[in-house]
Amino acid sequence: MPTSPKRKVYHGVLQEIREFIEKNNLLPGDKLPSERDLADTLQAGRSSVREALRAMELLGLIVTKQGEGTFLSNYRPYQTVELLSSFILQENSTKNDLMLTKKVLEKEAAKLAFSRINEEEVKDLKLILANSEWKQSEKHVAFFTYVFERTENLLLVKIWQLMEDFSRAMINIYYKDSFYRELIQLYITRSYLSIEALFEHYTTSETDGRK
Amino acid sequence: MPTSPKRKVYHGVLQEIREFIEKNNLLPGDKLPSERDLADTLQAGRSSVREALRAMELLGLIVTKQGEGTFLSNYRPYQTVELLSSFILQENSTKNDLMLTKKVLEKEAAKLAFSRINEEEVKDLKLILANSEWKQSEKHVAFFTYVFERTENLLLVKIWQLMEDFSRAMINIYYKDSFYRELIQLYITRSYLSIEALFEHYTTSETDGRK
DNA sequence: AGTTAAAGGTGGTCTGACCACTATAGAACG
DNA sequence: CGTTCTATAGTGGTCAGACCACCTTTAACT
Repeated sequence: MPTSPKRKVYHGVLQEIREFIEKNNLLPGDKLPSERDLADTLQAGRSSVREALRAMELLGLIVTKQGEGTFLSNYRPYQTVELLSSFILQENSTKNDLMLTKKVLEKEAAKLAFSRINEEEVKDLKLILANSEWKQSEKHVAFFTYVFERTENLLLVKIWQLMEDFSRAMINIYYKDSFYRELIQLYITRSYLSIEALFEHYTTSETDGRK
Repeated sequence: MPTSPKRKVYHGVLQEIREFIEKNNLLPGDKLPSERDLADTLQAGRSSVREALRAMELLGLIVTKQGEGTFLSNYRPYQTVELLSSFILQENSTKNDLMLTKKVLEKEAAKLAFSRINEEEVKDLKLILANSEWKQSEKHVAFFTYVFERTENLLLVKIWQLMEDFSRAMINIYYKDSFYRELIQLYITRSYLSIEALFEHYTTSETDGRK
């Protein structure tokens, strides 16, 4: 029996839209034809067109505004990463994996922020720690949220936030109080190389396989 | 005027499916409820359910077989990558975020694998490098896939794979040939502390993503 | 018991019908 | 003339129902 490919309609629609964008040289912000137009032009049902568009929207390739239309968007993988990560996180993470991965990200963020953080911002970090209104776990989140923002790496921020959200559902993870103070101290004394050691010192536990 | 969030139905369906998977502890290969069942259970139209499923399919999270059903898949985002690569506008900021995040993960994996890797496995790494059938970029993937498996941290593996797939859609990233050799050497000589320096040395300034 | 045909379940697709929202043309007003 | 308001048309959002193609299961037949 000849196994014809038999691609689904929405795949074809996807391809057509792609070609349309290329042919008309559409740029982010430009408007796509309406769903009804596309369905008519491509000789497909509107529902099939929508399946393709919805998938594109979920990936962040387009944005839709009710009553206005569908617009090409400036693609960034962050949205996709966020979506996929949410599945990855729920499906296979053990507590240990999660804690260790989170630690790794926090450590690297601390190092990346090193060269980008100034005295004024170090003061902000101190203020976070001094805020007695917050619980320890809240301080941890606020502290590292600030640090991660300094890395100027939106992708890193997104991944960490997801893991933070997820881990909070299972357990509150934070370091000893002195840890944060010492990290600030390293920022002040410009001791980049000690950051790695600081993390190792405060987190060597059963989760870390290294000997 | 109260601006209600007004999330679209297919977003809700997506979340419900995610929760269903978690609650029932579904594993790759397991069957999801039929589209009609889902529509009925979630009180949504079948077309809305399909929009969510189609998006998941495009992401490679599920596979659908006509006449049989919808099944949870072992996440392999190749299809996504292929699709996205034709839409992606290569933004430098995005690329930099990706490359840096990937590097961080690879470095930490290399360190985590340190204590878990034995002589036999070091030999395997050498074999990967020696395989002349592969392109450099393929060697990179094979090499680090092996390293990541040694970390015994499934979450780390998944996140790295995600980064790897995305970066591959934009640009092939790998290190100089000598980098891999030197890393192996560090495994042999048990020089844990030099791993960090090795990565810093080979990845300072611009990243080399040559073909 | 083995084979075959019918029935039911599932995804794939289309159509038509509403709804909610937005932009716009044209009427009404000052 | 210009402004404001309003009816209308266009757009995405959603649903229900109807087929089709395909697969599995069941039942009937030999």
